[in-house]
Amino acid sequence: MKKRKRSKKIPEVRKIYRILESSFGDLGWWPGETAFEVVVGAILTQNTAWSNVEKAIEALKKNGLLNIAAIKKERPSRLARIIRPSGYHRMKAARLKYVCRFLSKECGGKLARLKKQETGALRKKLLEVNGIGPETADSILLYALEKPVFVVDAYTKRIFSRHGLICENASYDEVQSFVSERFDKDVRALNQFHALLVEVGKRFCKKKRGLCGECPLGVLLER
DNA sequence: CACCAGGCAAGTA
DNA sequence: TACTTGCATGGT
Repeated sequence: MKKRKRSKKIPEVRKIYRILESSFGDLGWWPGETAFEVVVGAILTQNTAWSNVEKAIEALKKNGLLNIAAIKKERPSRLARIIRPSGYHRMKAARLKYVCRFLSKECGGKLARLKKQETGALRKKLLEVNGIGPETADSILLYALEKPVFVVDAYTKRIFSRHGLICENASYDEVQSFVSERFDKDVRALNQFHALLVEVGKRFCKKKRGLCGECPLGVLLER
């Protein structure tokens, strides 16, 4: 009696990925011309629509502030005013400064050098920075530093719990482990997967009501 | 008008 | 450990 019981079965997680991939195709996620721009976006998009983040990043560019040295030097109130469209602007201005200080200290502002660090150790350091929580840390690791990490967000939790794969009050780390153990450690696929989950979540898995007949996953019931 | 967005930190019990 | 609250703008 071997314990091979479900060896042929495709794990639900991969199945979800395939369905989403075939419905939405390649989303080419996280627009950003440089790794640093991705880091900035990761901070600015906290609990904020990406369309608002774009305005803030454009404003930073226009003012020559999309680099570490300039952000460190800029007056907090002016930095906040420039990123205002992204919401929580006073807080995020401070967070940008914390991140820049960290980057200077950790790698002299050279993100290519940061990439060489071991993922687990780096994640721990990122989490020590005020303003960087688990999702922001993982977004930076995956999208800016190209580390094979699965990023969990509110949609991910909602989708997996409504499909009965995790319990709805699972912690960040629990959700991440669940998926990581059932999915490829591949940067491109992980990038796509998070993007796909957000995309399908935006369309069919809102907070209050979830139903939409057109959802490719088909199972996003009303609660 | 209500509700939401690619969260996090700090405070309280 | 497990809640609660403040942070803020722009879109539907």
